[in-house]
Amino acid sequence: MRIRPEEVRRRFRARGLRVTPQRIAIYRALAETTRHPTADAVYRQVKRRHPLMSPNTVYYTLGALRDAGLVHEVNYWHDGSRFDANLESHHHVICLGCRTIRDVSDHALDRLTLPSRARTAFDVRGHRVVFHGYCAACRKKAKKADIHHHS
Amino acid sequence: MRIRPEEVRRRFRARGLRVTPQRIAIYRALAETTRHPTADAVYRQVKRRHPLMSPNTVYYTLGALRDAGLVHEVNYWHDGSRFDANLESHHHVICLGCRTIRDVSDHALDRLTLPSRARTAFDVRGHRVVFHGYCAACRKKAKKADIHHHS
DNA sequence: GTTGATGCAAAATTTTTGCATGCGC
DNA sequence: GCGCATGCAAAAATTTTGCATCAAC
Repeated sequence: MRIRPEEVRRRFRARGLRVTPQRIAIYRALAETTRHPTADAVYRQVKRRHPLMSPNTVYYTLGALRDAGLVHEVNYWHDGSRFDANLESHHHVICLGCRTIRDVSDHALDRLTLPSRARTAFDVRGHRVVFHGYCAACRKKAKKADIHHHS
Repeated sequence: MRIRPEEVRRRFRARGLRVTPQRIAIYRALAETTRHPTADAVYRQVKRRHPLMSPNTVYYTLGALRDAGLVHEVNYWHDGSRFDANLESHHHVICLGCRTIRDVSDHALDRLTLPSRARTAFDVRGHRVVFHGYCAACRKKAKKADIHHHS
């Protein structure tokens, strides 16, 4: 989906983000695809029109956009592949603060199905639900930091 | 949860995997935690008892265990962080063959909640469902390869 | 004995850090 | 003008590849 630079500018302003040509290019590249690209893929895409763009800027900017809530990081566990020997159907709760993953077992969650249209084209072997938010420890930590900021 | 070497041996045999002390150690390290460790974390853990263990072996073995279906890879997108500018609630279908991610929108999937016990301790900000399986193209490809193998 | 697993080393890949310059505000 | 963003470079971290040796079957 095309998106006009003016609209990007508006969204940046709404979040208090500084507007630069590089950032507009990066955001547009992301907004105009549904392919959930890696940072590196965004870099390669943007570089075609902005040959001087550095990877550094892309990584830095994607982090800034994420922190501002303007884009989502699809896989929170960007620190490498993670493995699990538990083959029982189960789901995950991940804390966005400390990145800890906890298991959740729930039969209702096990019974989800794809909407029927998609189901015929795709051979579904399983699914997993990931809840994200903040654990008690991280909430407490954030509250403490908040108090300090206001004092 | 402790797991006896004999049990590991049995599971390996059932899948036609060669049994070695290193593999037993790697599998046990994974079976005895619910922390969903990275390959590197498994390496560091196992190295404590097997100082000669090489990272290579851990990566190779985890891949072999995964291919044999004995362990799961929690995040399929181990090629780096992936980003998405679409902030509307949506879910994902990922093909284990070509790793393509497609979006799915479905109100029933949007309404899931954590089991109530977990919900009180955790401040849930959202959730996402990921279906995994094989797309039509990859199924066709696999079938073709299969025919060739049998000829 | 054959085949595949292991360990060492080196390379490739991805991401982060340091720092001088420049641009948005 | 101030402060953050940018680009270049180098470093760090993670994962893969090559290869000789060794162990499992």
